[in-house]
Amino acid sequence: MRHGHKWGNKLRGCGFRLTIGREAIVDILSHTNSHMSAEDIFFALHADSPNIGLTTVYRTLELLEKNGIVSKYEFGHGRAKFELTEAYGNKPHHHHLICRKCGTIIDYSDFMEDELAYLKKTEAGLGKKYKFTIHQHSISFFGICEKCGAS
Amino acid sequence: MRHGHKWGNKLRGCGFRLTIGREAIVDILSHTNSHMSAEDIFFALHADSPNIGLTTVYRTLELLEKNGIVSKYEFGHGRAKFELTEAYGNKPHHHHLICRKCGTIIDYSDFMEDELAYLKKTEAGLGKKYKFTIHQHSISFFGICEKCGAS
DNA sequence: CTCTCTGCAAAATGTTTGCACACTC
DNA sequence: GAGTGTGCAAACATTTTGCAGAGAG
Repeated sequence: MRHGHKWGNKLRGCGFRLTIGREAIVDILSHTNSHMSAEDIFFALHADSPNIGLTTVYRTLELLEKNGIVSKYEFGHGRAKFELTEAYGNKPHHHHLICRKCGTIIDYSDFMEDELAYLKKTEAGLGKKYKFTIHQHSISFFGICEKCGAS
Repeated sequence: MRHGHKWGNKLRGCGFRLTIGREAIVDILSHTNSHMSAEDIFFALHADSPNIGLTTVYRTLELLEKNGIVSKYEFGHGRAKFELTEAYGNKPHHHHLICRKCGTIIDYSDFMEDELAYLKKTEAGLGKKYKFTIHQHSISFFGICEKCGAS
């Protein structure tokens, strides 16, 4: 499997090396459903690979982000969160529901048809009007989750 | 004018005091079109009110955010950015276009009818399905601005 | 006059960087 | 073997906190 990963080929193709650490990090990311911070990943790694430092996690995430393999989100609870991009992960296209109290993040993939119609139109219009090349969009809803109780 | 501000009344109503610093900060925010960081506000303030510390800026912004007077955004260039909420500012409902290279933020208010239709449906559906009380939404497009050149 | 608000300095947090060694290709 | 990648420790930047004094109501 060492040389069969899509992301690995992508990195190699750009002249980067495939290392144990990089594999371990992508592996963690592809086996989780949650949105992990650099520290989360570091600790998850620590059980099996105690010799991978937090620095490497940060450097790897940066590299992966620059190569379109992970997405970085800053939802506002201090630390940035990461997940594999649609192209390299196994989550469907989705957006986020973020609880203002506990910080829980819920992925949702509902209503994507409606969204698509809206986005397509908007992206085209905005790109033209502001001469902006749009690469990505982010739609998030903030509020209070069931557990934290409505107010 | 000291006691006539909507935001001031809101604060007072909640038992908080109206101070020079708080007025100055809201004043700066209501006279700018850009998205300012705490430090930006601190320096903008410094000309007229050199005695207001950065700590106060942070504490005030936190208070204002908790009372729904300002919105805090973390777009990912390190520092958080603030702007008055729709209810207390004078910007129309809008969203953001963020340049990945230079960090420029463009507000846009176009296509709001399409958005409204999509959002209304989605919010209702999500709220119901995930038992989530939605307070706010955020739609952002990321890409490369005209100045930074498309790629 | 009471109690909140503030400035200052110090701490805490998340992230980045320099350097010598380790490992991939 | 050449050159990228890594761990460690230290540097950094932003934001938060403790405390004694200042100011609002």
